[in-house]
Amino acid sequence: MAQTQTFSKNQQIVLDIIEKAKGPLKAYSILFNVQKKGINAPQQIYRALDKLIEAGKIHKIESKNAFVACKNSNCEVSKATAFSICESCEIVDEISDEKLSKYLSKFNEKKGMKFKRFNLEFFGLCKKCK
Amino acid sequence: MAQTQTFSKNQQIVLDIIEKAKGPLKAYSILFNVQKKGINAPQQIYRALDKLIEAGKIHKIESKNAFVACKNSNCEVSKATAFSICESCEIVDEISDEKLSKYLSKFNEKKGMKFKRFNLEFFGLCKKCK
DNA sequence: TAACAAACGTTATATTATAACACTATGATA
DNA sequence: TATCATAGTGTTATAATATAACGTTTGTTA
Ligand SMILES: [Zn+2]
Ligand SMILES: [Zn+2]
Ligand SMILES: [Zn+2]
Ligand SMILES: [Zn+2]
Repeated sequence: MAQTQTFSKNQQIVLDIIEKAKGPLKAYSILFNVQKKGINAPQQIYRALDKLIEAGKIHKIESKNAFVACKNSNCEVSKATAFSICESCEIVDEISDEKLSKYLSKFNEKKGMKFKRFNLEFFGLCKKCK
Repeated sequence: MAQTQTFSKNQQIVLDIIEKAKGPLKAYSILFNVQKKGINAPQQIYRALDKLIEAGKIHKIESKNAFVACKNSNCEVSKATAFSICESCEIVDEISDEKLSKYLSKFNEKKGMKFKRFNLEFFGLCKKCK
């Protein structure tokens, strides 16, 4: 329900950088980019990243240890994420497909496990790299 | 098509350990477990892991940086993987659901990207932890 | 204002993964 | 058989990613 949320100074700095970026950013690359703003240590980045993920403003691309801004104004606090990743140019795009999202959210295993969250990563070649 | 493949000494050692394990194993935990067998360096582990993944015998759980044996005798060389992960006890199970697999393999984005591979990770609480 | 929670800054360290180089075994091929 | 390519090995070093722990500061709320 995309509620407006206010972030702290460091959180906002990190969010701004990720939102401006064209692609996924790695934690240490964010760090190097904000040292002029007085952020000096990985902890400060990782703490901000944690909060932003929790808030659904960014997502972690697990296969790349990198972070992207959420395209969907908050992704229900990151409970259902899907990405397409080009294996050549490494461009990442968040997939917003209502049907896919519903299908996966409803999916349940035989084993009696109730899922609260999923993350899906598709790999291939983008138009340009094909 | 699960073709029988022969592995080198180190590859076999690593595969054996992962197959015997009850849950996902981390690279360095594998390393500590095979030092008696003459494997001394991370490189040796990571090289074996790479080959085993390529062969579809094991999978990497990206959200945990850990490795599990393939349950489905080879997963078409790891092109379509899905896992359920308990957020409490961290147990991981490979999901073998023909319908899910077909659905995702057929899924294509609007953007004109053709997918070759996907990895899906579900999170929740298992029966025991519920 | 007192109390508490959240955020901050900092140093140190743990964990995960790769680079680089020299050596060995194997099998194909000319 | 010589030689060549390929895959695997062993080793040292280092890069990249992430967290622990501690004390201070700031912001909220009672
Ligand atoms: Zn999102
Ligand atoms: Zn591309
Ligand atoms: Zn498998
Ligand atoms: Zn559990």
